[in-house]
Amino acid sequence: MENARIAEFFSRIADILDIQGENPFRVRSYRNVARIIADLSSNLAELVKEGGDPKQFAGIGESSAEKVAEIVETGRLKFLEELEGKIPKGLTELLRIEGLGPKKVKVLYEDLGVDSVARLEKAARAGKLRELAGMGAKTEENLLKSIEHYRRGVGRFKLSVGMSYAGELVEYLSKVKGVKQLEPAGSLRRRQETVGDLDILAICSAGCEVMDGFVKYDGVEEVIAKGETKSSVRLQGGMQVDVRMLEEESFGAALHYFTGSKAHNVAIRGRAQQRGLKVSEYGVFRVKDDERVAGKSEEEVFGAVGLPFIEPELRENRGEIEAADEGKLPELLKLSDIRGDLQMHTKASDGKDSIETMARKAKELGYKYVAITDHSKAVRVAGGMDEKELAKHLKAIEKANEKVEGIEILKGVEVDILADGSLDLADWVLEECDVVLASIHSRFNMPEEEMTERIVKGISNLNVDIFAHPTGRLILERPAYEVNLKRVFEAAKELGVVMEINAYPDRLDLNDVNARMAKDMGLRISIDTDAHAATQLELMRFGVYTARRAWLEKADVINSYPLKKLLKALR
DNA sequence: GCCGTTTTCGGCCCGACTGTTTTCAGTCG
Repeated sequence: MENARIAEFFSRIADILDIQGENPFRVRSYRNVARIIADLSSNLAELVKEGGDPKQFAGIGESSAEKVAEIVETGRLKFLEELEGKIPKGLTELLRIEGLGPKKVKVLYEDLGVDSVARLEKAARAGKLRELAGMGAKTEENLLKSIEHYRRGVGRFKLSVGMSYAGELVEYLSKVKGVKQLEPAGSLRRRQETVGDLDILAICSAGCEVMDGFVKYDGVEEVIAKGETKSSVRLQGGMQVDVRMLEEESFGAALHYFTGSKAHNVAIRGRAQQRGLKVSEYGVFRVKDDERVAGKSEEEVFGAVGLPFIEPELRENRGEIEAADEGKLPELLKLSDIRGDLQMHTKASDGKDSIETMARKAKELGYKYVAITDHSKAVRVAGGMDEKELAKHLKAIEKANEKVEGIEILKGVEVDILADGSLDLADWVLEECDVVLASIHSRFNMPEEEMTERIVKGISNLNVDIFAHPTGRLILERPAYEVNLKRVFEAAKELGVVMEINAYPDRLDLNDVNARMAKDMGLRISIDTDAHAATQLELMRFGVYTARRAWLEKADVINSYPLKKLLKALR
């Protein structure tokens, strides 16, 4: 069972208890457990089956450990089923509506019988909500807007999309009177694979008009809030943006605070508390006399709680604070460490550019080598090649390699693993290649067991060097296929097969959590763009972001190696 | 519900903005 599915049980408990008005700390505790489980870099169900104890993870106690055991064993949880019997099903869905929290949901249900989004809309349109304590006409209006937003299903955006929105907005705001410095924070700065909204920090001089300028931005569809130091808008397309104005002396504290994650911040604050300190977005203060001890830079803030600087990509409370405390933070991979790209396509299959164009662009990026890896015949829509065509193509690669100076062009292929686990091309032609990537492009919806067998069989072919986009997911579009990754990793470790982080922004596959599990199991990683045009070679940075979120260092990533060492790392 | 170089009980992160109030509760991040 996936960690996400186990986590879901705890989230649902938290939602229901929240609406029932249960002790907020108990509710938080359940939410905390859900998050911890979802973030684990190993499979919890397997760990439990092997006799492991969930209590080893801080935040999971006796009660939750028992619940995990029941879920793993039976696939159900009595406690949750009892809770669900007490309130209508639609009630927890109401919590997803912006502006509605547990207190209002409870009142709406008890006083008006509202138990679904549809009924909420009806009640709001009929002007019934204003009869309730603490609600008025404005509340009705706002909730109707929120319902519309919710129905449109606009929630999260790919990181690449968020970065382009942020870039344009920063460009615009930098021209507003009095704006001295702008810094996007939030999940964007942590390079999370999707972002829900944008947080932009602004340092201003006196008489700054940043808030007025912001709400007048061309792309603004709706102003949600406008204050002196904080405003929120929704852009056309649905993305919410918050801008905060702050003083230079609290910039570091604010940057840290608004970069999050929330879980990281809570942990840092707890740590501060033990030291008699209080952390807010304005700085770090001594509790006894309110004396400010840090705030100008993030280094200062971390220093005040006895820690070295922690890179934004690590701030998920997934062990980074403990590692920092023990001086064991990883030295994260940098984009400038990358010396080559091992997956790209040319006109020979579904790419737009020639071998030579791809190689020259790679050279421009400072790379020492690339692998040309077009599709095999099973991927018909992409113009995949059969053995004869590939053999000819490999000759063309050799020629290009002679022609383009200063970069090594490796002969490669991305060969399909067919439904029965065999490879789409015969061994004789695979043996001619320097780099063979194996991957899956068909029959995604197999049962887990079958898919796992298929993959293990596929990568067992001695010609396979790298398993490409290992889970097949497309962010926000298509879920990963069912596969027991742990078993795939164990087999790959045994066989010496490298796992890929596909850097294409729609894929980022492996993701951060899985890549970290691969590292922990002793596997090595190749970060490849999967470029289908020369300009897409620049997408490497997204793969590096994911690698950094997975705690990867230079030694973990084979395409940071010099050519000779790389060739040794391949089979 | 979780946790413990003050603790097995009594705490648990902190502040801005809104809408409804007339001093504040609810929500959000």
